[in-house]
Amino acid sequence: MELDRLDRDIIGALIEDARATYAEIGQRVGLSASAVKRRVDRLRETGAITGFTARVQPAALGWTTEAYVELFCAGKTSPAEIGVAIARHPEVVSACTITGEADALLHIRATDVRHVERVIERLAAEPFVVRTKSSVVLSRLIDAPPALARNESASSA
Amino acid sequence: MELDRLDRDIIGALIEDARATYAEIGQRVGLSASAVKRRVDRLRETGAITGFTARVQPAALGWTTEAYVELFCAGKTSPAEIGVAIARHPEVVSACTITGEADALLHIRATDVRHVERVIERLAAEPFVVRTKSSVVLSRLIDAPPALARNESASSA
DNA sequence: TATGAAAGAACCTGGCC
DNA sequence: GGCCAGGTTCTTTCATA
Repeated sequence: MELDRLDRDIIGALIEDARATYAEIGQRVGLSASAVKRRVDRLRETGAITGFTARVQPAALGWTTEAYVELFCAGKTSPAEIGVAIARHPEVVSACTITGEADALLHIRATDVRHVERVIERLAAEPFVVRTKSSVVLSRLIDAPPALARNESASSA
Repeated sequence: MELDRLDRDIIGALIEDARATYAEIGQRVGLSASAVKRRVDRLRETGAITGFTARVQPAALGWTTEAYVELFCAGKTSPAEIGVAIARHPEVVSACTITGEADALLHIRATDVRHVERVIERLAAEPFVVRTKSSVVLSRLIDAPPALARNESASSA
């Protein structure tokens, strides 16, 4: 589906503040409130916008430690198999298969370093996992609210 | 600051749907709409909730490729220095310093593999960057809306 | 200190042009 | 896409425990 300038601007506004009123968004992009609502409804129907979520300071909820874990898997392990298995570990907040030596890269959040250790042990115990290699996060530099609205500036750079 | 059961439930509801009405949230957590609003206001003031954002399908906006880039930096490069420098690259959606061989791990989103290549070149051109090592994402397995509401289940595992 | 109820203002939503 | 009207939600105030 095709997104025009207005759609991108509306998405940008909603990424910045998902609870902004249609009138506020409309003022910003140059549209009436009802026109904005119609577009937002359409963007949700087509799947461009998948939902709205609160941005939370993980530390405030007790998740003070994060780590990245590389998974080295047995010969013919499928991505689907990995996905199903790691979905059972609630500490895994993000995961993907990647090119390079490792097969998958996992991002985990835990309450402390000991907790990280337990999670890695649990992951390593998965039958298809041959080896893991992990890095604990020292300090977070960037955690962007997906700034996907600056498509032009990015591709013209 | 201290968060009780109700605060966690409210945050959980807002993570699932940031545009839920206070009445809806109240029904779910067992509180009146006005009580929910007061708590949400307080959670925002104290910084537990940092904002509300739209969840977007990056591909719908043209960001079809993502990669992770490890940065190996010159002797005494400070995290702050790295942070300032990479913030100038809009394709970097997340970044942190880490333990292990590399100094920093960056998550980047781009329009295609060629774009990834250009971003890596630009990053490698930063004066403090000695070497980079990158992995292109093959398939995303998990991209959790920070499921930070299941604190108990996680720490009791 | 925190809650529920209530009222006016603001906002959403759908129909119509 | 804009305008409008009826219904809903927000926000503040007040009384209460």
